Amino acid sequence: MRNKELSNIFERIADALELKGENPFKINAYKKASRIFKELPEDIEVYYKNNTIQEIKGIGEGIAKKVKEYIETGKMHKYDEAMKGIKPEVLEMLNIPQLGPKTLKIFKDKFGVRNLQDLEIALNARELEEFPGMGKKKIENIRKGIELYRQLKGKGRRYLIGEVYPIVNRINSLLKGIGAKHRIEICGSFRRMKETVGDIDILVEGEDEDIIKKFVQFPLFERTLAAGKTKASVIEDATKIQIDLRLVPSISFGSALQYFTGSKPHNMRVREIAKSRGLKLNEYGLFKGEKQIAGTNEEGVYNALGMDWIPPEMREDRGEVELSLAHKIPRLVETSDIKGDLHIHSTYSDGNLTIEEIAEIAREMGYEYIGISDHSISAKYARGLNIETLKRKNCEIDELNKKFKGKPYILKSAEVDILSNGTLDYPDEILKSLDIVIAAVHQGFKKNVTKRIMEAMENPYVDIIAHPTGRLIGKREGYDVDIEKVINYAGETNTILEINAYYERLDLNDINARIAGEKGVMLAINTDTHSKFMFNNIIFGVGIAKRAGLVKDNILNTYPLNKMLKQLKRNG
DNA sequence: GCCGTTTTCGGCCCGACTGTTTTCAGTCG
Repeated sequence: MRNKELSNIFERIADALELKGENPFKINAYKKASRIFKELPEDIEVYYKNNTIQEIKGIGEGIAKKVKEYIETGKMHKYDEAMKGIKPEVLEMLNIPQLGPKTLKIFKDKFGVRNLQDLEIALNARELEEFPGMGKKKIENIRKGIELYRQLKGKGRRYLIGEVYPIVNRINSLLKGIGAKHRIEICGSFRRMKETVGDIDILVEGEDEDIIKKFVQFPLFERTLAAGKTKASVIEDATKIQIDLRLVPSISFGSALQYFTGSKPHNMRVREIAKSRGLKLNEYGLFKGEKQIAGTNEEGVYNALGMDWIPPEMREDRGEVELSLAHKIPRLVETSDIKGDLHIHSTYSDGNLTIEEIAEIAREMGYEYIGISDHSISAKYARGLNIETLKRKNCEIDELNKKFKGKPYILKSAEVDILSNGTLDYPDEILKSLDIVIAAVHQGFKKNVTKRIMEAMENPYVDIIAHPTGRLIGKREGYDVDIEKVINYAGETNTILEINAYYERLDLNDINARIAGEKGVMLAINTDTHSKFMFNNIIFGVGIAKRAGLVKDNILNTYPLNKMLKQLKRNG
């Protein structure tokens, strides 16, 4: 799979050309190519073999040729040419906030800056201020940018959506406290439920500039980057995440929401459509000449373009624009469709809630059923259950089921390890005695993982594979696993794959979940809960499912209890 | 470099904020 390599190469070409002051549209074409290869679900070599590289939208003759060259020779002439005279350290400096390609070029060409140390020296040079366009404040802003860059490892730093969630809640209530009475919406990648978020974009309906003034005074901010009449940018103290707030009049709120939700590629497509119909779309509305024809709400904007409203999670230019034009946007799965959580740990292993406490929380949440899936023998680090303890636990579940009278119904389950040697951590007769079994890799991440998972799927009592790739976002790459093979084999063996909703996992991710859905593989959205507050992580898993374009029927735990159990291969 | 129900050439999304300007360039999203 060389998709990622190609994505990186084209990104660096784009950066290098930017520094050289090339035609911005050409640069954009390379950036677009970089994104396309990053998100392409299929291996580029398949396109190469079928001679269909150029059929990918956004890839034309020029880039197709370069891709071919790279696949055949392992080199790309254009890349070498673009990088000529540019050190990687210089490209890296493009990640410094307030320092764009134009300014960096000046430092590079006029001051011989080749790395961050050089840059800091140059910033102190007396003759700098005499340069046209270089003033005291600009220099100071670049200094601040460097400071921020050091703290954040560059503006490319992204935050887990689950980390950002509490900050967003806090700001939301603070805004209500200062009299933001009308619509308040968080847009951007947060609204699209991306697994990571680069910054927080907030829209507030209204025209009272006092809101901006009060907003920048919130105690949780470290500094204000900008504050004008309609827009403010601040840095949050604890995380250093940037938060942008925009004040938008009612008449434009829908178009602003559409605009600031993105994604950028999605918006560009929608604007193209507007333009092709002789209309103009911006954050203030949809216009025919001078006349505004939509903008107070999002639906109105899409409808006026002959499109159906598109759920934010789908807005990545991955085919949703076409679906919308054809009025074929599906009704995606919602958190309210979830009837139970099938991956929960109790105090029997490494959870910190008793089964009874779990059942009470589940009842409050309105769940119909829960699966208590504690770890198996070999998971020593997580106090995995031996067979005797597992039996005792099952007796307790029987008792509690009498007590709770099926509200919720408690399922006997286990998260059973797929051992390094490929066998399962409990014998078949134990697996058979449970209601539902989840199998997972927790050891031997590089040892025949694909084969081991496939063997586990052959077991008639393995119903679900938990976190199938094992990645931890920003922390761990994941198993050495051929996930496409696993997805295909799940289809053949009628095994369910998990979308693990814990925000550090989100595994399967959106792209793999989409592939699974397209192949008719059933998925289960589970939280892997270990403590009370983790139940709420279900929203992140549902977000991934929506990003994958999945509907209720794709998701095992949207079915009522009996129908859900019938989906399991042990019962089919 | 990509792309085409106005085009195979001439467009390419569009605006806010800042700073250094006196009409605009750079950066950002």
